[in-house]
Amino acid sequence: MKRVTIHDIAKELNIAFSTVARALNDHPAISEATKKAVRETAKRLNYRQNKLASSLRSGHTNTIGIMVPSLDVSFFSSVVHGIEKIMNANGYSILLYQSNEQYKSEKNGIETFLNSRVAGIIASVAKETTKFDHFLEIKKRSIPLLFFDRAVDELKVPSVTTDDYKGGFIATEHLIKQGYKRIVHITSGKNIGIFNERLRGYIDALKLYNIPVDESLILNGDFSLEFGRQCIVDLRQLQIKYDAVFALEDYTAMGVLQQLLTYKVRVPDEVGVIGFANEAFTALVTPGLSTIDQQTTQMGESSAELFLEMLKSEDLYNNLPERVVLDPHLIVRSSSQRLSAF
Amino acid sequence: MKRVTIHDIAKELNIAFSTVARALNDHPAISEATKKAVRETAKRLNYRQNKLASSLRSGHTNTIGIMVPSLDVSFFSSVVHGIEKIMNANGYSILLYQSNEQYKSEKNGIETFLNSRVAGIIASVAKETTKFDHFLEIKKRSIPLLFFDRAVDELKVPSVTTDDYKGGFIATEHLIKQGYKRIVHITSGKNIGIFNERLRGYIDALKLYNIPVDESLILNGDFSLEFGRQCIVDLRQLQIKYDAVFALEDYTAMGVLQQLLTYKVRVPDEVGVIGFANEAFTALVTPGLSTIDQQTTQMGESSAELFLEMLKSEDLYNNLPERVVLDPHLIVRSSSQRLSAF
DNA sequence: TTGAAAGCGCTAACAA
DNA sequence: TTGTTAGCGCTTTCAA
Repeated sequence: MKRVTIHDIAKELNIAFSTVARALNDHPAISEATKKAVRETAKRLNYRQNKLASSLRSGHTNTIGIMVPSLDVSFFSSVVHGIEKIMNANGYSILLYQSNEQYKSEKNGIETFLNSRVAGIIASVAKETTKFDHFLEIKKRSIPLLFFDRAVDELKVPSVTTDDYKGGFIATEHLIKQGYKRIVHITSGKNIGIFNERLRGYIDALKLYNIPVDESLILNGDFSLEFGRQCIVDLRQLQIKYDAVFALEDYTAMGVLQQLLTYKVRVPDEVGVIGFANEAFTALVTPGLSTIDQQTTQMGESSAELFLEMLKSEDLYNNLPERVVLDPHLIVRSSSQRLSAF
Repeated sequence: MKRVTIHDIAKELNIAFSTVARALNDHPAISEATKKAVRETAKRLNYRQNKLASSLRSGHTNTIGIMVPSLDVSFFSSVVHGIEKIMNANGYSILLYQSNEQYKSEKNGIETFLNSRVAGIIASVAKETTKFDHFLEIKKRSIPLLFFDRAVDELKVPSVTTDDYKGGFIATEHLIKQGYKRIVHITSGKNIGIFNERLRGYIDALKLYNIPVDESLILNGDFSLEFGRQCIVDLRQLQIKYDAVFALEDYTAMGVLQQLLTYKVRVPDEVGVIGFANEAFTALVTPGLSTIDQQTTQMGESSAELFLEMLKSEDLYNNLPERVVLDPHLIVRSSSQRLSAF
């Protein structure tokens, strides 16, 4: 199939190729008659605009880059789902990259984005990343950059995040109100402060309710289902007493839950459990896993909308970056709802 | 930040810009000394190749389009995860589109892919799609097209799918071997034959074990958690007796499970349940949901690998399309494992 | 080993 | 309302 260009259409109609271009772009100066003829011929010849040429010449693309750690985490795929939907509806295409939590991969992806002359980049930072030169370069080139969830504060870039402090607070407060006294918190030093915020919320909630902060109840490490199980095993081995666990995210909480069930510990009667993120599975497991909803739909939509504004704005990085902070919602399910509370 | 081009580098070094281009592309005819100088200057000036220009001139991109129904379904996001990983490692970028199960959206996406001059397209067809003109055009343009999971047989295009017939068969056989006699199957006329294959497997398994095929036990409709619940409600209303349900996919099976639990029906003692797809949540719910694993990782990798071959091949659509059919694996969990079987 | 020159398909300024 | 022309940044042929 031979490539059809505007020149072919022009030849067919005996008009200038620039007229064809204008007609196809619905330029106001072109007569309806010409437009009609052009469109018909285009259709007949099966013409397709070459976006490469158009973008090269005009100097802008309608492609945006999205960088996420992994689509295998439903939180991210869900946000990407939302972003794609809206950007798509606004005429943008999505170039997708997964960092798989690696700095190197993230950097490569960003470079490809830049080489592809994307109109902007939306990113959530990899677990491993501690240097931000690649993100800085985006900014230097005045290309819109927006972080969601895992943002880098020091870069002074717009972001859409959850109020993690509040999330940590309300999760802990909920456990306290259910009568739990010795609340374990699993946290991780990794990753851009969001886990620190959740930890801060946990501590402040305890303080507010005059519950002493016991360092032995704060477990610092990784996050994964496996790590959650391990925490429960460790607590037992160390003979540390506790009656609730607030895990930094749902997979870890699920590991906690599973290991507790393995030990025949009654949840929520003996030990209450709450996670963070409202992953799809939390509503489906038994007992249902209490969690903090991060409004992934809202996050995707807000990200896309804020980003659309950025794409329009002129002096992008001159005024202070806009920070959208979404309200976390407490989702109470069986894993933390003591019957005695009624 | 001014855009740096090969001309700037050439000026800086007092050589021809075409020499710079060759040096950057590691052309064998260029001396090491020149290459070194060019690379250094490029780095110093913060040069980035403009892929648009390069692709426009050379006539090929290293971008491929991936079209999926929705990233909110873990099966798809997981396969995309796998494809992206491998294509990425092979120097390809991913343009992503979600059809959200709509024909119109799918068609639009494919058009954008074509306009963007993607090197090839990997797709899984939308629920709603019954006309395939958009896919046909890809083929007409001799652009590599590969289907995964939801393929369109009549288009004679390479595909990577699960052996759905076998999946349906082993799911049903498993239920039979667990002693279930009146096995409901929920199916859907929608979607490219895969559900028909599962249905065929179901029927043949029943026949093999001399269990009469009862039309009243075959429920044809949609697929969703809600629909699964509805089926159980309907069966009760119609007073149809059954002791097991094989649902066409996991969300539907989950709906079945939930509604059975709502009715206080004991699973798996009174009724056994099995789904299809091995969605992430199936391992985490209680009782664990038996299912058929479709090897998403394998599917992603196989798709990417087969696709890489297609990208290299010359006479793409002249020989018969390669069809990779992956073996489904039976995953037995509590929802279909009768204690009495031990 | 390097340079000169053409041109990929389009947009947009200028001219008619 | 339409045509002419230049040129986006690169690849690639031909010549030196």
